[in-house]
Amino acid sequence: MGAARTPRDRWVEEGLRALADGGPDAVRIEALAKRLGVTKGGFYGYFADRDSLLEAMLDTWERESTDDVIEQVEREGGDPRSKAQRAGRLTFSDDRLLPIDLAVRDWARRDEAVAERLRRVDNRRMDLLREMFGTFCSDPDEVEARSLIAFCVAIGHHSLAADHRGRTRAEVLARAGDLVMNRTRDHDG
Amino acid sequence: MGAARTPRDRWVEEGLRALADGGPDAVRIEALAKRLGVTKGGFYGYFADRDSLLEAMLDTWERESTDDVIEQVEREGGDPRSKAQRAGRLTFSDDRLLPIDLAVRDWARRDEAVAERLRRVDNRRMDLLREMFGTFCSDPDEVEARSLIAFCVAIGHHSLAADHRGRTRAEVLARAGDLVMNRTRDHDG
DNA sequence: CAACTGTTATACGCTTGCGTATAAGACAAG
DNA sequence: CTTGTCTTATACGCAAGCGTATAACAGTTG
Repeated sequence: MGAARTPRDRWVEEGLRALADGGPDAVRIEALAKRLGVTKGGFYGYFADRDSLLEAMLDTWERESTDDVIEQVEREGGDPRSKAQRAGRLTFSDDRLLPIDLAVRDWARRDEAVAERLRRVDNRRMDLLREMFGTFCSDPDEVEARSLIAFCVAIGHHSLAADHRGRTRAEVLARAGDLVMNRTRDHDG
Repeated sequence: MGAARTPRDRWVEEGLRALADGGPDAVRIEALAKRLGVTKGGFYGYFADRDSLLEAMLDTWERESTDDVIEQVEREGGDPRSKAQRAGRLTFSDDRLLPIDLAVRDWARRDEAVAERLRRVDNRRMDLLREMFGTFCSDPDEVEARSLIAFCVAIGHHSLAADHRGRTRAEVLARAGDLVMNRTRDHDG
């Protein structure tokens, strides 16, 4: 039995890198093979065709973005606030997962099956945010609104190109985080 | 002098539609020609090559997204709040401009020249938000944070796939708008 | 070492898309 | 109606990229 120099997982991994760098159109089999130092010869032993690789990539991304992150967060425990913050860091501050996430988000606008996967992932992430805001906010409508704001800032600031008049993005984000996290005395004071 | 059935602007317009639908990779000259009911024969009379069309598309988008919108907003006048809201509607509720905006935003992550254009556009939009929040918020750091939040929600909610437990997206957005617009008594009360 | 099995390289046909060259067509001017 | 000019159609060469077929290769097993 000949040993596989380039197992199935490496094609998926390199495919995800290409997706992050250039979107789904950049996932080209011959280009991946070149980066892996082989030809496309072995590819079709693992995958029926290019679409089959894209499916496998999405499977991997969905698992890493939900089960893997949530398992890690639950294992370390803590209050809802630190759990949500840790989950956010694991996905949106990760050099590997963040660019994939942004690419999938754009992809989902053009592919209904991808949109459905993203919906599952985002719903699980929103649950963490709802739990967190629920600890200090009694109005469920406001919990939902704050969760939406937090999520939109977390993903949206990466596609916002504006400057901040001498401030760094991190500084403005920190202040924005304070605003979203603090209870407003209008509703709960 | 033969009359042009397919003037330069129509190529740009159809290119922007393709960009909105499928990203920059979907802007294919022969595909545009097919949609315009001609062949690519006339294309190279207006543009040196494909990149030249992409440049022209970005020129048009940048002008329509800034000068055209701001001119229209200033012409109708009003207080900063209604001006910012009108500008937001003109760009982010426009069936034509919104998908182009989202596509350009993704494109900018991979092309530095596009990122530079987007930076110019976003800076002008942020100026409108700063002006608005400045009318009822004295702390410039907080003005910046609220402007960031408002912008991120405006663009980010389009790529958020989550549901809202019986609420519509519009309802949650309305409540989020209230939260961002209302002064917090912590700082100004 | 010999045979077997799974992996990879190479070569092929096919399609799509870019950019060019050239011919055909349309319209205005004279 | 003829000429000239601008626009469009058609045909070509070229390069990528997909999927297939076949041959070479490398371990494993006996």
